[in-house]
Amino acid sequence: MNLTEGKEKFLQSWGALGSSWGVNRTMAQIHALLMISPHALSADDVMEELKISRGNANMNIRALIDWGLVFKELRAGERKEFFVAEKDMWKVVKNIIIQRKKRELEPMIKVLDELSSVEGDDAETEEFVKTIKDIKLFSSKADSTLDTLIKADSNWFVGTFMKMIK
Amino acid sequence: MNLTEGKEKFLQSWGALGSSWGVNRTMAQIHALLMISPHALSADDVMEELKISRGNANMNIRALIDWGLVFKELRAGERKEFFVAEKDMWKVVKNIIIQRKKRELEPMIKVLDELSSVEGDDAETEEFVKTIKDIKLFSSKADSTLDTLIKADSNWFVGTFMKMIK
DNA sequence: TTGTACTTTCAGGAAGTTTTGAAAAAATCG
DNA sequence: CGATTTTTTCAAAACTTCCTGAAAGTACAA
Repeated sequence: MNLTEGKEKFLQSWGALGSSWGVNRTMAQIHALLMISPHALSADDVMEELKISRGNANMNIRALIDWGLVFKELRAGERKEFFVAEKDMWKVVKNIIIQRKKRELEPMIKVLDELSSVEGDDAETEEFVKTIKDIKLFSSKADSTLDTLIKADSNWFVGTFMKMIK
Repeated sequence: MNLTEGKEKFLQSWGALGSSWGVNRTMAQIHALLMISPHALSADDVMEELKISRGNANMNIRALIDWGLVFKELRAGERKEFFVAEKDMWKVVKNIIIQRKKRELEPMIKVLDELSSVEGDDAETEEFVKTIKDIKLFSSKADSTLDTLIKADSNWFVGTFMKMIK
């Protein structure tokens, strides 16, 4: 396989993977493109490589910056902005965990908290509250585990899990 | 808050959470409904509670059974089928990990393998292959870690992570 | 200040996904 | 075996999400 085919395949696969993770296809592809690029790319480069519009490129690059997965690179004497991807996979995953935890897990825990206070003494209410509390317990544990994971550095992570696996 | 409001809120929140996880809203809501129900429900019950069509209910229940998150319950003397959800959160998460690993991580590792064999000696190709190999290394580690997690039981999981957190 | 190079915004259209509902198939019963 | 109940299928409709491209906005240099 040559480089052009390889790049193409990687962009397609990474984009498809993104779709099943609540990330839109284009955003995942831009990230992929920047990851395999040896140097920073401008918005125009991204538009051309992925055959997408300026608006689309701009919005998704912005979103990637929000997630901490892509950075601006300003060059002296160049008005144009260039972009580079975070390439350390551990940092990529860590940022995704941080963002999704904040956007999804934490609000859910808050809702579960409110729901634990549902009143009533019939079987259905009891079952409901019991189930909610179970889910909340599990979610809170997951939450602290993720906090620990976030604080830990890559080597620690790999080391610990390698021991677990062996 | 009373039971009806609580149920409604839980169904909404769980459904919304599903959307950001590549699970469709209705599938997540059916799962939520069955989790908080003290007894098995029929397709008609699900249709009525969630105000959805027969076809929609049937397709999503089917998908949930595929994922191992819902089971059929047959009753002697009843022609109708009833459904119950897996309520042990650890098992729920474990099943989701198993399915997504199979559907997403494993195919991606296969693609990355193919991409490691891209040929060429310019800087761009080298960078490409290097990045792919990094991603593959990380993915393979994640893969084995998940295998370990799947084999482990709930207590072990909680125990180990609780130690990590302390 | 004005011209230029670039970035951001957003309404409307395109593409993709989910839902419906009716018809077909399957299962069960007398 | 019908008759009846329940489940499954699937084309079309409804809905949602994403993308385009043109216009507006911003920053900078001269």
